[in-house]
Amino acid sequence: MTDGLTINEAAETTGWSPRMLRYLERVGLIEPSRTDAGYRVFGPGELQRLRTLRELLARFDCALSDVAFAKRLRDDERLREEVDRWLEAPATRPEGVQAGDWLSWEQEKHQRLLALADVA
Amino acid sequence: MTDGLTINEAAETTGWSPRMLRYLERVGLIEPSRTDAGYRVFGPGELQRLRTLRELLARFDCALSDVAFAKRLRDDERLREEVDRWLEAPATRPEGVQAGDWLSWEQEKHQRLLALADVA
DNA sequence: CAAACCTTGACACAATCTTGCTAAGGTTGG
DNA sequence: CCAACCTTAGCAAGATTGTGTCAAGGTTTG
Repeated sequence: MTDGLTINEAAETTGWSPRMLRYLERVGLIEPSRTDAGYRVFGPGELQRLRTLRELLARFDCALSDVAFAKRLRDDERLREEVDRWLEAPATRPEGVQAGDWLSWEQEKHQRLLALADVA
Repeated sequence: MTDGLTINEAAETTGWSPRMLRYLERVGLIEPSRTDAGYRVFGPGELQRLRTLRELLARFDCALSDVAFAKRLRDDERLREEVDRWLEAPATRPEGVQAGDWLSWEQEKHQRLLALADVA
């Protein structure tokens, strides 16, 4: 065997079940290398990542899908921009706007969005 | 009535159901103001946000919980740091590490983590 | 070569997310 | 004052997540 651990050994030292290690790979959170025969090989890096991941999830009480989405955010710049734009929008009370300003307000917003989209 | 729309009117113009508007509030994605009697009031800002949200979810095929987590990431600096740190870790092949380096590598990493934890 | 691994795939199940609907009760406006 | 709203709370059900287990078949190794 090359250098790293097999899936069962990795499961042993990380606390994840073999099943979950395969699942984590499927959802894109890890990417263990393979032997020529297709056996997964877990190097020290992956092992550490796996332990850290457990702690991360526990400590902040978040889901795998959450971390997976964070990864998507990091990898897909377009997505990151759009989500950020949405989140930074005046989360509350644009209540200063009058009924008459309505249409213009919406249009202005539209303009701003287009401008931003243009830059990207 | 103040200025904005009631929940049913907002539902009408945004495409969300009233039920979902309440749900979106519950999961922290919107925060419509209230009348003295407790009725939700949706201003033009919220309405626009709501339309944008539909498009965002559809376009990138992501879930409400995903956007909710993005918000968490934005609001909780600690969480953002930790997730970022995890994601930027050598996602693959630390296969350059020799068997002999193993223990020291792990220990070193451990040291680094402890140091970081200390700072916080 | 046979035991002990590994692979993928499938079925299964609890927990959660998303969504609708209904009930019991306050608010508002004609 | 009554019809038409709004509120919260709850049950319900389909979809997704997280997890186990089992089957059929390749690989490694004593």
